Amino acid sequence: MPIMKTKSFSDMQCSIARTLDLVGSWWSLLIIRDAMMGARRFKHFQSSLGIAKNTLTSRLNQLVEGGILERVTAADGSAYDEYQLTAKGRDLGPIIVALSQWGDKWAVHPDGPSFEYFDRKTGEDLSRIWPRRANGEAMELRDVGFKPAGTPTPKPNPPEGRTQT
Amino acid sequence: MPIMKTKSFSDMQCSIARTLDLVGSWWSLLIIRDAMMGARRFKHFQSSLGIAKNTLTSRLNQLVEGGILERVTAADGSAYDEYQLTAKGRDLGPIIVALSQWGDKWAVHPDGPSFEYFDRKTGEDLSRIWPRRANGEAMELRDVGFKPAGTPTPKPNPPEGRTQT
DNA sequence: TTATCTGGTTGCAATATGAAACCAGATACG
DNA sequence: CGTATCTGGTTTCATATTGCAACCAGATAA
Repeated sequence: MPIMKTKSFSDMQCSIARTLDLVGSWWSLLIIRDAMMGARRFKHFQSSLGIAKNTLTSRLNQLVEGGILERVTAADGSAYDEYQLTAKGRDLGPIIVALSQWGDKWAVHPDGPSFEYFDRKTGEDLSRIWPRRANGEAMELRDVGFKPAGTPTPKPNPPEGRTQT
Repeated sequence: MPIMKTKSFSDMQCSIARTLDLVGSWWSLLIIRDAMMGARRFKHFQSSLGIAKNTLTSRLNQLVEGGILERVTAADGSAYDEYQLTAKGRDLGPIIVALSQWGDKWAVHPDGPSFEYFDRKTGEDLSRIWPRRANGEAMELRDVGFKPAGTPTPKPNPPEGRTQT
């Protein structure tokens, strides 16, 4: 038994819970952040994060098992394997950026944010990650509705939402 | 000392770490999800999540301290307080939706997702939460660049990224 | 060939979590 | 009223997770 949490979210049907089951451990998303920023080897993660080595071993194995990372033989000929994001892992990019943007707004460090995002094509800033309609128009949060899967969508365009401002 | 984690992310400068310090505990984001779906009282959270009561007490207090939730006297005249999302908490909506969409794609339950999102104005589905340029155009993930804050933006439009597909 | 680095593993101590029992005030019921 | 139940906790105990430090084998470096 590689990793046995007290209580797992993996049997819940909710996609949020199932996602957190894969990446919701304390260090997981920071490991993924580092991987997105180019970290590939054990020592990179360890020195960047200051995480205990046994915990890092655990988290890396869990992420590999979860299909977020994969172990590959080093490209530079080293005998040590490297950890590489899979397509599944790379697809977490928007979540990483969204977490970062939220922190920039609501939990910023006295010295300001430590890094920024930009568009490699143009060098410009990104817009805020935000729910949008199919046509790309940004939505107001109060317009984002939730419903149990398979149920009919409630009548559109209610005169006024009861959501507080 | 209300809550004392073994190791806190709150002194890190990284906005992702600082965000996770507030909402990265095991149950926090599921509590926030429930709050977004209308849960307001202790018993709602507890029965919906199956979380131990002492842990729920801890998490709720932590979220209140973090400014994500606030305790308000019940609107319906009950003597029991209710927990309500603050503006800061509501602003996590895009992250919740992004986690859910990722799970829908990569970690879906055999019975399918448990709920769906829609636009209250039109009843239509949302598009995928995704990084976009200032003009609203969706980006490819490989075009999302990271750089240390304050440093100059690397030369735009590199002929070909080395990012693997 | 010896010293150091890398990627771990193995205790051990501290902390967090879950389950269940317990409790005081609020509410419901007759 | 007066009792029974509900709500929102707290306390206690057992277990699980995490960090720290020591240790270790194979790879690398000099």
